[in-house]
Amino acid sequence: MPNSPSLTVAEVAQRSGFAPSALRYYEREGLITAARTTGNQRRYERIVLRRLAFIRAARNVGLSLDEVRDELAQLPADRAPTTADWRRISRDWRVRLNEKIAAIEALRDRLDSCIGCGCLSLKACALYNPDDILGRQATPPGAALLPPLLRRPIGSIGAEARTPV
Amino acid sequence: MPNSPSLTVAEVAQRSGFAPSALRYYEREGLITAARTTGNQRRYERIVLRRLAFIRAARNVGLSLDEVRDELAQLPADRAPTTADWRRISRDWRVRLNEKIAAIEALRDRLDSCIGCGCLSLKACALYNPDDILGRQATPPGAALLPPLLRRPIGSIGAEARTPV
DNA sequence: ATTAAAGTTGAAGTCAGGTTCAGGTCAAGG
DNA sequence: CCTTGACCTGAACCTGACTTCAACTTTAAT
Repeated sequence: MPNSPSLTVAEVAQRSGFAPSALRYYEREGLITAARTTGNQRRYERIVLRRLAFIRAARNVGLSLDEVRDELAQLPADRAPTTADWRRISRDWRVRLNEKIAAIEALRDRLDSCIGCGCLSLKACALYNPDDILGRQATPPGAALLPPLLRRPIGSIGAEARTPV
Repeated sequence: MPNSPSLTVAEVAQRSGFAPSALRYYEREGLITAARTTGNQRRYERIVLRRLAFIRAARNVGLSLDEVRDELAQLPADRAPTTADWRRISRDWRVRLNEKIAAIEALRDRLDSCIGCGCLSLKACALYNPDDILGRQATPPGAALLPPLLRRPIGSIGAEARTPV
C-alpha cells in the first residue's frame, strides 16, 4: 500500500501558510518530519498538513514551540488524533485562554480604579503592583499571551488554505 | 532653590525595582535622564521614580518601549502629570486592554466550537483561521499581549517598592 | 542537452528588551 | 592614605522563532 502522493516543500508551504524556512526550522526542532528523494529533497506526506494545522492553532493559543512539541509527542504521528485526544487538548487550551483573559481583566479593573487618580505610587498603586494577578503557573515563562500570528501585519493571515486536509 | 536630594543608581534600582542595567538602557533609549557627578556617576532626581512607575505600568498594559517613549513625550518631564493627562492615558490603556480581552475571548469561543470536532481542516476550522479576530490596529506589530513583567518567574515581582514617591 | 525554477546546507542576521563582562574609575569610611 | 564597594563604558551575549544569504545541487520542462 503506497503512501499518499508526497508533497514538495513549496506545496506544503502554500497549503499550510508556513514559509519554507519555517518548515525547515520545524523539522530541525523535531516538530515535523519529511522523507527525502534520492537527490536529498524533502517530500512530505499529507498528514504533515494536519500536524501543521495543529501547530498553528497551538501557536494561536499561545503555546511555545517547546510546548507544541510536547503536545505533538502525545499524539499519533502517522494518523489523525482521536476525538478523545482532541477533547483533552481543547479543554487544556480553553483553560489557558481563560487564565489569560482573567489576567488582563484584572489589570483592566485595576486601571479602572486608577482613572483620574494618577498617583502611580510605588507603594500603593494597584496598577503598578500586579503581583497577584496571575495564579501559579498561569503563564509559564516564555509563553507570550497573544502569539505572533495575531500580531502579524493585517492581510497576511487569510487566504492560506487551499485544500482541505 | 536646590533640587531634591539626588539618588544614586543603586537607590533608584532598589526603589523602582528595575535593574541598574535596565536604568542605563532606558537612559540610552531616551526614556529617563540623569545628572552626572564631577566623576561621571549618575545622580537621579526623585521625579524619575514616578517616571519609572509610569514605565512599569505601561509595560504591564502591553506597550512597547517605543510607545512608552511617545507617551512620556507628551507628559511634563519635570513634574507630575495633571489629572487630565492621566485620565486621557487611562482611557487609552483601557481600550487596549479591552481589545486584547476581546481577541482572546473570540479565540476561546472558536475553540469551544471546535471541542470534540478535531477537524483542524485548513479550509474550514475556525480555530485555525483567526484572521478576523482583531480589528485594524488592534495590536500593532511588536506589542506583546501580556508584557514581560507578567511572565517573569513567580516571586520576582513583589517586594519591589520601598518608599512612596 | 539545456536551462530555469526549485531545492539544499550551514552560518549569520533580525527583533525587543534587556543582561553580562572586562577593564578601568569614583566615593566614602577608617 | 588606603581600601572596598559602587560605578563607568562599550561590546558582546541572551531568548524565541524564525528569515536571509551565499554557494551549490536537483528536478522538470523543453
